[in-house]
Formats: sequence, structure tokens, C-alpha cells
Amino acid sequence: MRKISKAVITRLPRYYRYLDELIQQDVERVSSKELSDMMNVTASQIRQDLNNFGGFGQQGYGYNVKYLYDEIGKLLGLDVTHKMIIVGAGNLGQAIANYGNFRNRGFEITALFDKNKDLIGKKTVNGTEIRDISTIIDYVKNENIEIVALALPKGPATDIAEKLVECGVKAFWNFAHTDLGFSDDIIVENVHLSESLMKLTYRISEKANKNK
Amino acid sequence: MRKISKAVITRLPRYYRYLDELIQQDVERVSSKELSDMMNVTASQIRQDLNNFGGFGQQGYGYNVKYLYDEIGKLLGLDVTHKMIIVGAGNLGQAIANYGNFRNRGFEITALFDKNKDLIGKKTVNGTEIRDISTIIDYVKNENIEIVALALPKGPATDIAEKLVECGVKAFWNFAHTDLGFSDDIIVENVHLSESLMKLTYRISEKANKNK
DNA sequence: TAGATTGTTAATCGATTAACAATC
DNA sequence: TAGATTGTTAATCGATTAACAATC
Repeated sequence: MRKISKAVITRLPRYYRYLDELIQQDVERVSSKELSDMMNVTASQIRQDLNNFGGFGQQGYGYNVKYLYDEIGKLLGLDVTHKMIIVGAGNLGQAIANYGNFRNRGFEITALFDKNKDLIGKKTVNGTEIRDISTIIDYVKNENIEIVALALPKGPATDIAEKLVECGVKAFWNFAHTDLGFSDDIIVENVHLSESLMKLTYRISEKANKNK
Repeated sequence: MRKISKAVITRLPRYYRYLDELIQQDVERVSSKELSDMMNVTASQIRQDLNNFGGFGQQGYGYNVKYLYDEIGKLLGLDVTHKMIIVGAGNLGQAIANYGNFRNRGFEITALFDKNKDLIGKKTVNGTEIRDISTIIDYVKNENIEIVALALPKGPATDIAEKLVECGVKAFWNFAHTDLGFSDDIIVENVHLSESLMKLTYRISEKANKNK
């Protein structure tokens, strides 16, 4: 299989979302042209993207919605369970824990961790316990945690992440305002909120300058 | 000025972040080569990117860190104040309101809105009041709000956004799990958390398959 | 002046779009 | 069978990298 580009991978979850909507509308089949109209991308691109992974469609028919949805789900690793913990039980950590759909899609959030004694053992978030961050290393080892969400400031996030890498964690969902500089075999998916907001304000100023 | 590509715009906040770190380390000048080593991009790309906007450097010297930082800040619209409200005062809305640095960077969060009577008028987040969502239209008109952050489920988010567009809002920071299908003069910056997480699990499965 | 490093042009690479034969 | 639409090759477009003259 040839190397899949980042651009293609970024589009997969979006296809998945639109297919989910079609399923909810009881739509059984869809052509690349129909999907292209809904999603504002070219039909050509949809067909190219999908054919990176295999022939999911059928000439003269199009794509079976449910089948394509399931296949993309498999590509995205949503057919297996992922054990995840959240480090940092502030608003952001709690928001992640509460993001309802995650559980339905095979994500199992087994614990949150924080250093705040007022939270540890005293509060649950969506039924999940908040544990003492000093116990995280043993926990991760024993529970075979696959994904660690980092919802705490960059200093402590970097420290914790380094320790966790040493004990075998291979995937981080990083909300801290820094790039964790690990080697390529450690997967880091960044969510840099402030950078997203800056893209927004860039576009605002760009528009303002145009109207001058 | 020629059309700036999305890829370039996405990189600007990242340059900005690294320059900020250099300032904090009292570094005065930096060459594209040095920056390229720090950031894992090519020096050529840095020079190309910056030259879309003007000659910020000096041959034989490199770039003055503070000057370049300020110039990129201006490009990103961070030299002016942006009035923003947050719709949805759940964990995510509160997390956004508490994201400390926003205020320092010229973002003024003037209110949160929610439909939950237990929150309205009863709680403040980082000093900001939670208001009744039924009052949002008048508020936005009177207060001249520029950016609306949508931190609520897709159904209500879509409804509210449509009403707000009618009364003149031009920019949304959208955390709802949907693409708001507005015309091009409405700026929408999406933060699709679940799609980010799926990119992560894609990479996990990809790696697992490779090792088979 | 010599050395360093930008700004910028040209070359390469990769991604998107167009076109159409294959085939359901 | 005829019509529709995919899968796939070829053409185009755009973004990244390389190279080097300009210049501080």
C-alpha cells in the first residue's frame, strides 16, 4: 500500500461524519457526486481518497453508505477499544471526559489524574474517578493504557509525557501549548486551541484589509 | 499581495509561538536556519512563508526576534482587541473562558450564555457572567461582538449561529460537531475534537498494521 | 572587505482535478 | 442491453525545496 498523505487522513473523519448523517437519514447508497455536493469537495477527490484503501464502491451504483461507513471506521481504528486516561481534571479535562460520543465509538476513559487534593477521590466525572497524579506511572503500566490526553499546562505536560514515554506510552492527545518533541515512533496529535483562534483572527484582519 | 495559502496561515501561529519562547530566553536575533532546527521545518520554507508578507529579515544578520514576533502578531490580528462571547457554559465553554492567555493577547470575553437556569446569573467564570441564552441577540447587537465561540451541541449550535448571522455576526469559533454551511463571507474556524482523536487512532492502527 | 544570510527565482515534488475505459 | 458511476491514468495545479545572486 502506498504512503497515505496527511491530507487524506484528515479528510477521513469528515467522510465518516457525513456518512453517519446519511445513515441517520436512512440513505442506503450514495455516489461520489452526491457526497461531493454535500461536502463541498470534488467527486474526483473522494474517489481518489477512497481508492487509496481499496475499491469500496461499485460501478453504476455508487457506494453503500453503511458499508463505506464501517470500512472507514475500521481504517480509523474505531472497530477496536482504546483505553485512554486524561491528565488534568480542570475544565478542559472534564470537558473531554464528558464528550459523550467518545464512549460509543470505542474509547474507554478509565481515569482522570490531577494534583489537586480537593478533587482526588472526591469527585467523579461522567462516572470516572479522579486519581492522584503521583500514582499515574503505576496505573498506566498496570492498566495497559494506550492513549494519554494531556489537558494541563505545558510545563507539567512535558514532564509527565516524558515519564510516560519511558514506561511505554506511545500515543498522546496533546492540548498543551507546546510540541512534545518525541521521536517518530511516539504518536502525538496536537490540539492547539490558541493557534486555531489565531487562524480565525488572521482571517478577520485579512478581510478588514481587503475592504480598505 | 498574492493569495496566501491555508498552509502558510496555519504555520504563522506556530512561528509566533516559537518566537515568543525565544523572547522569553532573551534571544535577540535568529536565522532561518536556527529556527528551522528548532521547529523541524526547512529554512527555505520559513523564508518563503515570511516573504509572502514582506522582507522582515536582513541579509547577513537574520531576523530580529522581537520585531518578527510583533509583525507576525499584526498579521494574526493580535494588535487589536477582539470582543468575543461563548455560547454554552458547560465544561468546554468554561475551559475556553479560563484559557488564561487569551486575555493577554487581546481577546476580551465579555459574556457566556447558557439555557441552564442554575447557571444564569448565579455563577461567574473567570470573572465573566453567565447570561440567559434568550437574551443573546440583543446583547450581540448592543455590545458589538466580533467572535462567537460555539461550545454546545450541533443542533442548538446551528440554530443559534443562523440567528446570529442574521444580526450581523461574521466570525464563529465552532466546537460543535458539524460544519456550519454559511457563505464565504462568514468566517468559521472549526475545532472538531472527535476528528482530531480519530486522526490519532488512525495512526495507531496504521502502526499496528505495519508491525504485522 | 569577507562572511553570513536573506530574498527570490527555478526545479522538484506532491496533491488535486479531469478524463475516460472498465464494469456493474 | 443501456445507463450510471466507479477505479485509475494522465494532466494540471500548487506547494515545497534547492540554489544562488543580492546585500547587509
